This record gives sequence, structure tokens and C-alpha cells, in this order.
Amino acid sequence: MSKQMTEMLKGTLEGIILAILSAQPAYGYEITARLREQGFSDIAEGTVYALLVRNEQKGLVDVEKVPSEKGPPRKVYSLNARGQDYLEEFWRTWSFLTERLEQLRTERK
Amino acid sequence: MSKQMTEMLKGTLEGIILAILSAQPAYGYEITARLREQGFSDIAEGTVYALLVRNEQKGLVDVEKVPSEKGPPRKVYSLNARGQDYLEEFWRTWSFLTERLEQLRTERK
DNA sequence: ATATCTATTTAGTGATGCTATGTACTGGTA
DNA sequence: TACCAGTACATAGCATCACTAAATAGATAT
Repeated sequence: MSKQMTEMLKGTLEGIILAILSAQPAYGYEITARLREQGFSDIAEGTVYALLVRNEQKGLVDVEKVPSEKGPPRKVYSLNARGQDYLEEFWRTWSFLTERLEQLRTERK
Repeated sequence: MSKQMTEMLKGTLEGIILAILSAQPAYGYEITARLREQGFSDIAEGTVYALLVRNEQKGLVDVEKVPSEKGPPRKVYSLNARGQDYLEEFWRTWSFLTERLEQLRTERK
């Protein structure tokens, strides 16, 4: 992962994961794999797990332990009502930022 | 400043300031004021100054001390060649992120 | 047995923006 | 004179975040 990307992910990776969970419940290993498919080539596994724990502590997600055929039990996270509110606020903040940056980008000579 | 915004600015504020400098040279106090006008209501002055120093140490900007009629001398920063390369890389990284997020946003139910 | 996926956890690190405060120059005003 | 506001820059200490690195553990195949 480039250093720029690492720094840029701060504050957005959380929203990315909440957005993924808003589409459908998922567990850490699965989320990591999906992110890698989508081009976040070197996302650290530990990062994703830590983030999920943080989201749980914030009360944004619900957790359910589900047995796996291929390994240890999975912790399946799903977005709850609080999480949806939080995600909407995330999109608002993100929109503001993108608008400002788009403006800066087109203003340049 | 909202906590979400604070975290989201990590990694992007640097690019924002470089983008401002790419349009025209500017000094810290001026940049802070301009950011506030553009809606970054509570950007901390100290943050901007620290960032400018960092950019200077990275060799992305050139500095010139210019006397002011209204106070201490200004440190006017301008983007140099290295800074422009860095800014272009920033835009590429930013584009990648916005594309991924736009996809996530439209995919949601 | 051991190697390989699958699946989660966590201690320690570096980078970033914020808080809070201090310094310094100029001009206006009581 | 003394004081204050506006301009302009600097910095020590803090919290948060993603990454590094390593460990644990279950399942299956070699």
C-alpha cells in the first residue's frame, strides 16, 4: 500500500466497511478478501479486524457467531440502526470533502 | 470540526494545501483563512503551519520570506517540481478512492 | 507430521490533525 | 503611555488511525 493511500484511508476505511455491511452482513476474513479483489491490494488483515472491533464497541454493528466448514467460527457483523445513521453521516462528510476537492481540482491551471 | 471530518482529513489535507499552492503561491495565515471561507470552518491554524513545515522538509515547496504591512513577515510557499509530481500522485490516489467509494455508494440498497 | 487454507486477535509503531499556548509585529484607542 | 485587536508564525502534548508482525486455532490434504 502506498503511503499516501494509507493516510488517505484513515477515516474512510471505516466508512467503506460500514458501506459493505450495509449491503449485507459479512465477517472479517470475507471483507478483507473482498477489499483485495476491489483493488485495495495490500489491506492489512489486522486492520480490518481491529476496525470491526471498534465498530462493535461504538455500537454500530451487531455480531453473530456462525460455525464455518473450513475453519474457526466466523464473527458475522451486520449494520444496526445506529450504524446506518452513522453511515449516512459518513456519506455527508465524504460528499462535502469530494465537492471541495473536485472544485480545487478543476480550478487549477 | 466533526470527528469524522478530522479523521477524513488525515492524508487529504496535505493534498488540499498542495492543490491550493499549485494555483498560486500563498502563506500560512492566508491558506487558513481561505480554507475557512471554503467551509472547513474549524481548521486549526497550527495544523496548517505544521503541514507547511512538513511539506518544506519533504522538499515539495519553496519558501520566500516577504515583509507584511500588517504584521510579522510572511512565509510564502510555492509548489516546486517535486511538489507537482507529488500532487499528481495525490490526485491519482484520490481518484482511485473516489471511484471505489462511488461504486460502494451506488451499489447499496 | 506438516503444510495450507480459513479465521480471528493483539502489542507496538509511525503518521496525522487537533488543543492549547506562546511569540512577535502593526495600528488604533482610551 | 498602556492596552487591545488583528495579523502571522511556531510548537509541545494528545488521541486516533492504519500498518507491522506475530500468535492462536480449526479443517483438510499431502
